[in-house]
Amino acid sequence: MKDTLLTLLQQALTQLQQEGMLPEDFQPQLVLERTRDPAHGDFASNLAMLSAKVAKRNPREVAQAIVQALPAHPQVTKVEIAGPGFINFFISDSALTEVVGRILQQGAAFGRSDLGAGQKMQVEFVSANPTGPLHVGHGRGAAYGASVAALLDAVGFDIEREYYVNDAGRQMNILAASLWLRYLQACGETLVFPSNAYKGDYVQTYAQSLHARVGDQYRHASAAVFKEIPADEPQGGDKEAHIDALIARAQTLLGAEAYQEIFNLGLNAILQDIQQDLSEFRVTYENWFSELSLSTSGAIQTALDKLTSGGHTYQAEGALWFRSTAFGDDKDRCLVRDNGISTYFASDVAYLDHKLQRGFAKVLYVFGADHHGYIPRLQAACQALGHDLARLDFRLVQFAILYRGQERVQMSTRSGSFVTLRELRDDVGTDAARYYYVMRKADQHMDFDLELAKSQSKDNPVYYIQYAHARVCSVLRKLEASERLSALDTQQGLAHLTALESEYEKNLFSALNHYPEVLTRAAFAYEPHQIANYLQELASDFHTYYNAVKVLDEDAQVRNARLCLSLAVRQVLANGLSLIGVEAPEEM
RNA sequence: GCGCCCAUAGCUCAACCGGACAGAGCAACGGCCUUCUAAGCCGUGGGUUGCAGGUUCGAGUCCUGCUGGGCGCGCCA
Repeated sequence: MKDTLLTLLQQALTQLQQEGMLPEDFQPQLVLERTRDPAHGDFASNLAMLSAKVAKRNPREVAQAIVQALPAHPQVTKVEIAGPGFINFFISDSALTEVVGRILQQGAAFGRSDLGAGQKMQVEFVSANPTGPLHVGHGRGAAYGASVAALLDAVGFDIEREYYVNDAGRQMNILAASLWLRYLQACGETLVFPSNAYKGDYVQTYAQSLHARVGDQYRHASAAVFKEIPADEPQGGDKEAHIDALIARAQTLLGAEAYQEIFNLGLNAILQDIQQDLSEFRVTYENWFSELSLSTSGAIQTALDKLTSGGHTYQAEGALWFRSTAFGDDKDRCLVRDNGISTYFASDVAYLDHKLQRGFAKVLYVFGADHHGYIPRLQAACQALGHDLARLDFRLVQFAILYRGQERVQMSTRSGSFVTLRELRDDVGTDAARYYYVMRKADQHMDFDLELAKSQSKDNPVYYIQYAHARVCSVLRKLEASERLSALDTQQGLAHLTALESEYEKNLFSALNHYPEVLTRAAFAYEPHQIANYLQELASDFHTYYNAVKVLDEDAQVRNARLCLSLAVRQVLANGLSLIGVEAPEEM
């Protein structure tokens, strides 16, 4: 319908240009908007206002001319000029109601499209270090990334979801050392746990199960472990030096093989936990990409060679640098340290190169807001590697600031004081958590009061939407149980939709017509919150309708028409909810 | 100090490419269950869109400068 109207407008525009009212070279972007107010019709165009200046007439005069030049169309019942010069289009009832039949026929496919034309696209999100369980901060990125991926899939992109596993580097060694020290405690050794080690309970849990399995096999006397180790911070030393020395000591005492086993034990246990956690949160991935694999496969070296042969690196102070400032970054970035070890950023460059070589038309990074500083350097690397910058997209997810009532909850993985995603799910449920996370724009700061989410979970808007869905199911059950009312006759219902003329029903037809556009817009803007808002409005329209009008009317034609409309609403609610990972219950 | 993000009703937030009277929910107040689920509906009150300029037919939206908040600025990961 929208396309039809745009064509009509273009024809009118062309005619006015031929008549000389508008210059031949005037090519405004034709805009057709859904109106907010039904009094303004179904669609509105601002073409006359845009043209007023070049036409040297006032907007309403131009609008008059456009309307006169507009070809007639059977489904356009009225065209009005309103306000400062809007052209309002009124669409025929049959054009609005036919959507119901389309929805019932297409089912779960309604709203989906092939605008993405099957192009390969990657969405990388969460990618939290596997050094501990996911916390509520990761939850927002998980819910957002999964929803964006679902949206892009729905508009026809070939989506690959990926989690970048930071399984290399110092943090993982700190985890391994933490695990070993906890294991030693489980063996009965007495020691002071380092201030900079991972203190979470989960480390002790893994350590105890390790001890239960292997006994004292990896045990060393506490005195030997801490012999000549530099002092920890509480003792006036340097906590970083302290933990690094303990890592080195673990490697020496255990030997490479045993150290690796403990390292892998920690990594695998946590990774498995994260995978299960996300899966229960209805967040799944096609790929779990190992950072470690980049160095073992030689990808890092290859990427560095590419940068160097392109003339984008230089040696300074014994280290290898990337001249990212040549591409607008604040400062150049170190790739290989003076001790010969490549930096985390070198892995990032190799990973980026690897991604872009995998044939994705577009690669989307979903970052926590604290990573915004990475964008310029990754964009610099993208260009230096010879890739098209347009293939790279970034979205930042602001933190959810946690409160327990009035008190702000401080979050720190290292200290072990955080609210886990799992706790949140147990508290408020997956549906409410998924919905709550994406109902706000991702770049908007969000306050998340745990007490409120828990104590007032019944007031969570997600139930409002689910309830609308359940209500339709309930009406159907009622019909089936009825001995007096005839069974649903879809054909008859569809044939009498235009008999539904209340404001409530018109609002619903209109809302249902919007859905495909909302989905498209939300997908290309990476904004799942638009789906959440739309569903809230659709549910609201339905609840209003439900309270005002009896669906199970005595008149079979009216009843079947209303049932068809209700079924269409239910279908669209279910389609939208599935995009944001929320279930559509049949009863509540 | 430099950079990125943000500021809308008492609170949490919407507002499609710059459009019509800035909208919801919560909180407050008043109504609606012998009738398809009251996790619902209807009604009332609530605003100088942080401040000051600018761009234009038109600005919450774009530009500049301020104020206030978040985050980032390692040969850490």
